[in-house]
Amino acid sequence: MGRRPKHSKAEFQKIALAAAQDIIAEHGLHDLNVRAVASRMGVSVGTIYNIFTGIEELVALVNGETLDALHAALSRVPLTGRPEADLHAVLDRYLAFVIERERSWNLLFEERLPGAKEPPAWYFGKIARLFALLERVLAPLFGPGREADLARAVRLLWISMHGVWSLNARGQLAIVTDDPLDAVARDMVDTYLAGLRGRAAAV
Amino acid sequence: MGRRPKHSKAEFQKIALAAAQDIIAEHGLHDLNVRAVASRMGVSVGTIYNIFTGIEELVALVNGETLDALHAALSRVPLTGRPEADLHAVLDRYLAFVIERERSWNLLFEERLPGAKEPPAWYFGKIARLFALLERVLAPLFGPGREADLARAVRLLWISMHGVWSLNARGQLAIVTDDPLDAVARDMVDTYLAGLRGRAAAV
DNA sequence: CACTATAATTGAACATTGTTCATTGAACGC
DNA sequence: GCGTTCAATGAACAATGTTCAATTATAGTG
Repeated sequence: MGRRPKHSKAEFQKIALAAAQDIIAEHGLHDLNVRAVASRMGVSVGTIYNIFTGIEELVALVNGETLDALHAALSRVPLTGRPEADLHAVLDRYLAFVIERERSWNLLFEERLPGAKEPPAWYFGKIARLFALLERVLAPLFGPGREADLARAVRLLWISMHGVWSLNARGQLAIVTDDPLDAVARDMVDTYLAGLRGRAAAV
Repeated sequence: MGRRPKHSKAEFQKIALAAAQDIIAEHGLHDLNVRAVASRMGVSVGTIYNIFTGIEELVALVNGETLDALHAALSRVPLTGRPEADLHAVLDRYLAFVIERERSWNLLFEERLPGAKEPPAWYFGKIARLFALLERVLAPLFGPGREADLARAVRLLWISMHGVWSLNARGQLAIVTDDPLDAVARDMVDTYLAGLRGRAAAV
């Protein structure tokens, strides 16, 4: 047989992931690129392409960790069963997370390459887990047999918040409003909750 | 004195703008770059930098035209004074616009360069004009003396819709929901309207 | 131990962007 | 004509992602 790899592919990916996180923490998203990661790992650029199909895959892994960390943070929020209170509590934790890990959070909203490929399947799973968490919070607003409405409502909320995050990530939130990030987010959640109540009552 | 320019700067910018629009229409956003624009104009890349400070400025001009066209389209919607009906009518026109001019519309949500500079002042003006239009639609929901609430409500709506557009622009809307663009947009507007009614009633 | 086959690793090179700037040459005043 | 000026040029640079022939370290073999 041939030359043995120093590390398995999975080990190497972990090392690369750590290197990427370090770069983001120390220098920001701007300096996250193939050469920087390779150099910090002490390997050549070619090795990165031995481990990953391309930079997108590494970015996806970093984003995966971010989604995991978010899910973990939100999971720790104690729920009372009252949707309004719970959603506000979750939002507060959410906001703290976004502010605390601003850089890696914003990586979620960066498009690194023009040829946008679909993220890997496990990526959807992590997002689905966040949806599930929100569904648990909002479930009391929806009676049994209305799971489809619940699912749609959660996704609407997610999309709205995506608007907030993505504008904020590009520093464009200030173009639209003078309110700070947290005020906008809270306002949005409040309007949204009022809307759910209203539409639920109407149905 | 010295050599006379063939076209004034403003004329040149118009020509460049037309070239950019042609490229977008024929080949898509992906192929919009300095060399393509220069080549289509029959000038060298250097000339582009004589006219613009960089590609961002040209992109901003294209986006300016898009915002103008959107405003013109929405202005043509006849208003009845009933916020729900009017907002739905505006949304329909909005959706038609987004679908019809998909490519240039999506340029609004592309970040071309890492060093994100603030857009020029006139850009804000065009967005403000759209806000004003929406404020006119929603004004009846807010009594006099509640202009601040009205302004904030319009901006919330805008940010929510931004979430829809920006996910859609990156082909990521399907990751979040199975519903098509127009269904999501309509659903969002409905929830939002219900929320406004609810919060207005509460205040 | 020497040798070879094998496969991981390398890094120079390519492609594609945006951007700069010394050079060129056309048009104007004299 | 002629020199001056300055728009126009395009080669060159920088920074990315990506490829792949060459290298090299290791495992197996005699």
